[in-house]
Amino acid sequence: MSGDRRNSTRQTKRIGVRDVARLAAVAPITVSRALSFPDSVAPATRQRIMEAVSSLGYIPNRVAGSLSSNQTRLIGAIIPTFQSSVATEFTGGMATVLRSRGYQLLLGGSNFSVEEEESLILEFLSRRADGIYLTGTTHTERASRMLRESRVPVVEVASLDGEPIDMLVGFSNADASFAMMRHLAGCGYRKVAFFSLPTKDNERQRGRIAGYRRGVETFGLDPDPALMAEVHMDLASATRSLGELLERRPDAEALFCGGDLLAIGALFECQRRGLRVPEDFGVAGFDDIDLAGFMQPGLTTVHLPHQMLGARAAELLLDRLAGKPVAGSVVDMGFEIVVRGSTRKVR
Amino acid sequence: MSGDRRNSTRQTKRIGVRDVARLAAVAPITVSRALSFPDSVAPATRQRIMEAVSSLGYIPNRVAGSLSSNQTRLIGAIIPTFQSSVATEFTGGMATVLRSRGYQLLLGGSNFSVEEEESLILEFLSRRADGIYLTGTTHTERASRMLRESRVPVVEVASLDGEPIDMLVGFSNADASFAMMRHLAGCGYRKVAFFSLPTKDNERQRGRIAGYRRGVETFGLDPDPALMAEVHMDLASATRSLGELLERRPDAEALFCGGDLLAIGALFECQRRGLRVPEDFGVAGFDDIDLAGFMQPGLTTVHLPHQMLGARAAELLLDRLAGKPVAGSVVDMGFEIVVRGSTRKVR
DNA sequence: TTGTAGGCGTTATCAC
DNA sequence: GTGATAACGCCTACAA
Repeated sequence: MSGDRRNSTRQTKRIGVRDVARLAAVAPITVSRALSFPDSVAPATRQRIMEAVSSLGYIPNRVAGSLSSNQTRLIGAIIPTFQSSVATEFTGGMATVLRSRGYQLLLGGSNFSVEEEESLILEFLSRRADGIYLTGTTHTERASRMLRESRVPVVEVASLDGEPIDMLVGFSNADASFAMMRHLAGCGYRKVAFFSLPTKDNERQRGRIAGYRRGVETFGLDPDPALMAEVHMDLASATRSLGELLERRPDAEALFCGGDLLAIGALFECQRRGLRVPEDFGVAGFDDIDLAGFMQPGLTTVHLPHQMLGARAAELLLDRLAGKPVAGSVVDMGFEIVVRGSTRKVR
Repeated sequence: MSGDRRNSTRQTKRIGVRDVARLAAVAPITVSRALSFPDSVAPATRQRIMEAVSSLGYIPNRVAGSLSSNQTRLIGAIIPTFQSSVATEFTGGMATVLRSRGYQLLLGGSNFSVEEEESLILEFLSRRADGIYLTGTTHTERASRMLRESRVPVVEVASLDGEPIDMLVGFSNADASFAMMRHLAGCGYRKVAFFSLPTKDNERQRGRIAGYRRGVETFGLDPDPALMAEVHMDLASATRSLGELLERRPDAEALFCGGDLLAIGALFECQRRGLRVPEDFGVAGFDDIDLAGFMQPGLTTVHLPHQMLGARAAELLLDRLAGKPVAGSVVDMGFEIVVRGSTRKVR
């Protein structure tokens, strides 16, 4: 009972435009028009066609349509990981906009590797995606070249200072990070630690680190490199790294993380160890994921409009595809410092 | 500088198989073979072709290939929402398996609506996805009919007792829920509340409710309907609903939720109100998302292997597509009660 | 191992 | 407003 689905070459012939056309007594092209541009066909004709379509259960073949029209209405998106609510909020924002305009989302995860990213890009180009979304501005040389040569619209979501292949939506990671350091310094914390995600091929994290360093310098904080660590993006690594940090520097007063998940993991670990937050130890994150506002205490963090970022990225792509002149190819979405209970009151 | 990308019909002619074939001095079909089945071409020929491919920067057109071969290597997946780590863990599991076998993921969100699901299904069929993944067994009649008639392999992830369109991967929601009730009763809780997600078109949630009811009856617990509520899937709704519950039934002793996110929201709200968990109030969830194990206290919950579920679903689909005889079309992945600190010790 | 011929199911183009 | 014709770029089928 499971043998022949789609395996055998011969399958009961599918209904095609010609079948619909025959039943409606028109030419195939008219059926095509009736479905794509209803107004370009006389109402009576259109109705006959629609009846034929539904009575035959005709499902247009977009593969053929795409080949012929040279557009797939497919947008390829590459996110670093599926395990992050940042990526999925973003993706949700994209998907919503795309669907409302008749586009579909082709999604792949690169596992933070530019090599895997390259192979996904090749895949998407091969499928002739009408547009491509990438996270960050760091790519393999070959990937960048292929994208440029293909002339496919590309949006990257990244730091504003990156050099975009085509269009760019984002904010300044360094400035955001620096702004948080200003807040932490204002709270009176002098020994502020920093957890970043792995920085390999990730210029966004490096921007956040740069902002941290600038803050340390500007506000005269403790510059000990032992206060810094690179942490994998999961709760277990975050809790472990907090333990290690407190062993190296038991006198650390606060921790700023280049991602909310790390901060949340650290916060839980503080609670487990009986460290009071923010009295004994301050914690701050980056991203403002949903959860951040619900923690007890709430997590002080850098707020970013992830879903809107996704929506905006999709809109840029679609406007470009619709031939609308795109105002600027770099869009600054800004950021905001959200102060909650995980850091002390400003003095 | 942004005018003509993909808009004009005429674009500088793309490199095609024929160009590669000419340069390598073979017939187009040989190029095709060299790329799809390298072993079917003589090594020397193959090398010439590969050199031609890379020197021309040839990117095969899979749209044309799909039309011709009648397979797209695309799997369409519909998840209810992008805002849930359950869905995204699952999706990540699928994506990984798919990619390793040369397939790509077409992803859409239905917003828990069977109507939106139907329109996505139509879209995916139109794009001739080789297989389709759906959440749950509740669909519109038209959607089910289209799927059956299309003869596309379908996997649903759902309760085992549902009636699958084709293949099914899952576990018994009712049994899992009942098992948790046994645990809660064992802890000595008598007045156990239940928060479910909206039950409309969601037979999984209804299964969980059924398990709860069976537990209430079997273990002689308080059957007051005021202990039950339907809650939207976000933290804000969960905290609000906990407040309302405690107003209706200030004597409630524990809360079981049909989703971890609800339980986590409730747990935070307990902390905010100074209710001690589990001494004053027990909380249990369903799903065992990553976060559940890191909460303070840890969340007692029903563990489900989401990522593996996704991987398994993908494998079923791909095995079917590869013509491998699929053992059974219903796969029970089981569940497990994970006891953590949010419920009292069993007496 | 390699090649020839033809078609996959649409839509662009140009004519009426 | 509607239609005839010719692609779109590859792959299946069959042949050599």
